[in-house]
Amino acid sequence: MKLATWNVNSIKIRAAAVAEWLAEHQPDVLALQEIKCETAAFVADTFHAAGYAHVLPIGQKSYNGVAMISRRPFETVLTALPGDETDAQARYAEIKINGLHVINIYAPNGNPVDTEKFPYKLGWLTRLEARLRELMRHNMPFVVMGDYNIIPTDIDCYDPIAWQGDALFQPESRAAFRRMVNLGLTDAVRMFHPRDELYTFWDYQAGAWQRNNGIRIDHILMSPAAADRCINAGIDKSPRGREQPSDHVPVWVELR
DNA sequence: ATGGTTGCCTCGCAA
Repeated sequence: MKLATWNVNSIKIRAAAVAEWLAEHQPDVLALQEIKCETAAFVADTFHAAGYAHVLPIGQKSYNGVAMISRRPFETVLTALPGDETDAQARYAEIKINGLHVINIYAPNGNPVDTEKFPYKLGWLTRLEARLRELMRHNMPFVVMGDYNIIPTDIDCYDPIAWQGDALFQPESRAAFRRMVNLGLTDAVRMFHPRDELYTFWDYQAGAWQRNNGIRIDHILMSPAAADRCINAGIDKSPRGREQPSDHVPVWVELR
């Protein structure tokens, strides 16, 4: 079973690129972030044609938005992150397929750190941790994949000094990531590439891609039972070099 | 280098 995640930065602009990637890599489930459209505006036809009959878009106007694309049917478990009924931002989807909970997240960016955006980010991550705790407590196997907007360690960015002061690099953000890992979760990519210089995002500005000035902020965390089934994981950086790319690239994991 | 680029569909915001 192959699972993948990709922040596409607008599905309207990137639908053809996503369909192309699906045809090349044939994941069972693809989790998208930043679809940047309302739920009803999500055009599923392109994915149906590519062999993905089952989609779950969770959108809002202009910003954010996540979607699940699957070859096979799934059960929808949650369409919002629990813990705050007033939070209307489309950042969370949880489905169940073959007994496995597959969670799609678009964590808040949190910049600038001296605004209300940063505490919103930290609060959102605390709510995510609570949900994962709940799944652990019930011994439910799960995978959490998406844009965490967190650079977990110094080796996950090209230039740590340049990221000082950024919400993605703050000690509180990293601590939130560590708390989730410390529940007993495994970082799928680091399982197979423990010290490699690997990135999932390169800014559109200042020739970041050409200079490989990237950061690793898209992650796949696995519960113990899911990690036991994990046979490979990686990052496909090739889409970043194509025409009109997203600033993020796909991350994938294979479970037996 | 307080710059630079992309996508939203605004007369800037978010990333």
